[in-house]
Amino acid sequence: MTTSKRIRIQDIAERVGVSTMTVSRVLNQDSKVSDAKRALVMKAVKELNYRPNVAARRLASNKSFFIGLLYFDDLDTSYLSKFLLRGLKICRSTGHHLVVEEIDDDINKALASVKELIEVTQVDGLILLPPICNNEKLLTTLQQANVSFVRIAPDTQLNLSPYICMDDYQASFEMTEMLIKQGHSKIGHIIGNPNQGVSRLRYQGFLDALRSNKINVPPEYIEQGLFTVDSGVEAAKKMLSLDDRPTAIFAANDAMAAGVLSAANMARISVPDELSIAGFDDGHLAVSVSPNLTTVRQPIQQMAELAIDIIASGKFSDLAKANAREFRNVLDFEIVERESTNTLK
Amino acid sequence: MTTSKRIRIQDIAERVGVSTMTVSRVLNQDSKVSDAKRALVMKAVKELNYRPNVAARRLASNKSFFIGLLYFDDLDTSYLSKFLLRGLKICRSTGHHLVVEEIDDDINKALASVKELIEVTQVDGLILLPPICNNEKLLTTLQQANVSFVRIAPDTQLNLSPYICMDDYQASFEMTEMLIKQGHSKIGHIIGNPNQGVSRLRYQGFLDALRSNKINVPPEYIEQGLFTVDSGVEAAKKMLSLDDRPTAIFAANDAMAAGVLSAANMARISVPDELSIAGFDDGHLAVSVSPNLTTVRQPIQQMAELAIDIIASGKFSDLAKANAREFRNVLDFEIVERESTNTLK
DNA sequence: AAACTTTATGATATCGCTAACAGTGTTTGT
DNA sequence: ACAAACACTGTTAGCGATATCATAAAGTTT
Repeated sequence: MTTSKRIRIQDIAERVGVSTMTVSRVLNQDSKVSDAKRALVMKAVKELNYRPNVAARRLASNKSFFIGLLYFDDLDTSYLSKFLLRGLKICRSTGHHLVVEEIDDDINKALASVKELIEVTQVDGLILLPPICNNEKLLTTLQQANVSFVRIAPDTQLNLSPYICMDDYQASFEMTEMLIKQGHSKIGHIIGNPNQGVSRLRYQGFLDALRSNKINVPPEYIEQGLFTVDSGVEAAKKMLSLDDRPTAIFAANDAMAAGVLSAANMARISVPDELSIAGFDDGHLAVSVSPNLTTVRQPIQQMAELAIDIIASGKFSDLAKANAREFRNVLDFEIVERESTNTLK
Repeated sequence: MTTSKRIRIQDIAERVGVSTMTVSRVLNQDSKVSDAKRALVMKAVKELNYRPNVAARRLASNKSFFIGLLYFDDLDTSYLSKFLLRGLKICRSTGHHLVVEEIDDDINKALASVKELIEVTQVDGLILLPPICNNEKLLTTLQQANVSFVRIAPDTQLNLSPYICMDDYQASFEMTEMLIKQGHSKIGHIIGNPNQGVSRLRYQGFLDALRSNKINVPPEYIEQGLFTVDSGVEAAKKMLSLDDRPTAIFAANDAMAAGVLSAANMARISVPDELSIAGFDDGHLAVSVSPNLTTVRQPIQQMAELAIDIIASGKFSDLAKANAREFRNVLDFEIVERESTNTLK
């Protein structure tokens, strides 16, 4: 093995002929370095392929370089793992580390473990995935503990912290319009779990798209689901047994859409010929059922990147800043047309 | 915030009345400490709720406390995320960190990035998930680089390194016997991706179970798949259109089993009444389709724990030891009966 | 032009831990 | 009985970075 001694900040300093502090300043974006020296240092850094020693940096700076990621068991595995994998990658490049913690059902246990996490690892910041990013007790605790946090797709108290989300309402609106353009006018909707705000947004987008196209929705075309496959099956069974059943069903997530598909199969209704189905999320599931689901792609990876960047860059430290416009990030979505929807014949 | 100063090794030393080295020795399982002092130190450690400062430890000891996890894109997300989540948890308790790296299709790029990973992060060891744990070039490179690694479910060169796996052959055998006990004798099998060794093992277990029960398998009941949903659909279509079609199909993983389910639905064959379906893996998918899949549960979490423990404990450093029996771990599986299989009527 | 800022740099002291060596006693070997 | 081996404990010196303070040079004010 080529035991090529690891390059230290000192090696660079010697090569360039400055002190280690100057190098450190350059590396930490500290502005008080002359352009000439900064350039020299940067050049040497590249030439020697210098990588900071995270441990030393952490020890000296008394920052932890840890980022906590809190999620709730409930969350779709594919959502989580996408977020996680991208997050881990980004972290590596910034020298941070992800500390992932599952949040307990029991809020008191959860609070205790989060407090423990904060004390023990001294995280620089936390990322809260939905739906726990809306838990009031948790949010209060974090504020009291004076920890920075970024929330993903929150639906309450939007100026409590920086957040990242996509426009669920608009996505739902556009998906519905797409179905309408395909000739559907009898469109059903399965609402998501009512204790997640996105369910309401998606429902509203659906309704408004129909209204703006002057299409009426009979109440039987709306069912309440729970974001689970089973709830999708149940809802679809009811809708599909109607005398005048819908020609398209838009479920508020992929799991329920998969449920609709199962129900359709059981009822011997062919998809997409007799029934179009649309989902929301574009997780693994969307391409694991056949026909593959038409769905809305959430920009999860991008969310992960942004979330980590916000914390890693230390851009916000005091809460005043945290409310600044730049920390309200609404990302673009994408409608992915696959095989489960089709023009109405 | 209670800014309770973090406890240092020195605080303990002072309280007990020994030097910091003695405390350090106790904490690092170094044997040369008298039982009396060891007990005192341990007591203080508990009372003060001491947690070592990982950064300092890393800096001083020149170990990285990093563990690399290499995976190939191909891998089922749910497999990966289960492994990852448990791995991250275990790591936290040992003070290690996971550095996760996706391996490129192009083996040369992959080797380059692995080398980079090793140099940059100075990992204490690597964990190789299937199928890349069988890649010869990669293995050779790692050996040359003199890095410790543990392989998960490898199927070649078994005494090259410690490994962890389950008995795929036996699991497949038992699953098949279960179907036979349910009264099935016309059982089809969809073989997994031929370039993963487990496919062969599962196929063999299937064949041997039938043979030991004196049941004949017509060649039309065996199809080659690729571990993908689509390949499952294709294989099932063929099998289900036979004049004398099987009453049960055992697919070598859940994705293909989900494919079989889709095909059955398309062909209006009811599951499990007219067709029983069994899968393998027990990932997220198994409970996302309906009916839920009967399948084999892989002890993924346990694999993760063990893998990390082996590396974290530094139990093996030279390759001689690495071949010892204790590093060949075959874990138990579990057959999970759900709704997709039923007694033949 | 004296007095005061501001800006760019360096010297030095840590951060919390462990490696390496240097003692103590205490046991063992011959 | 005296050297050699062993078991236990402490001392000292870093690991590689940053914080903090000090200093020199340049720019501003009055």
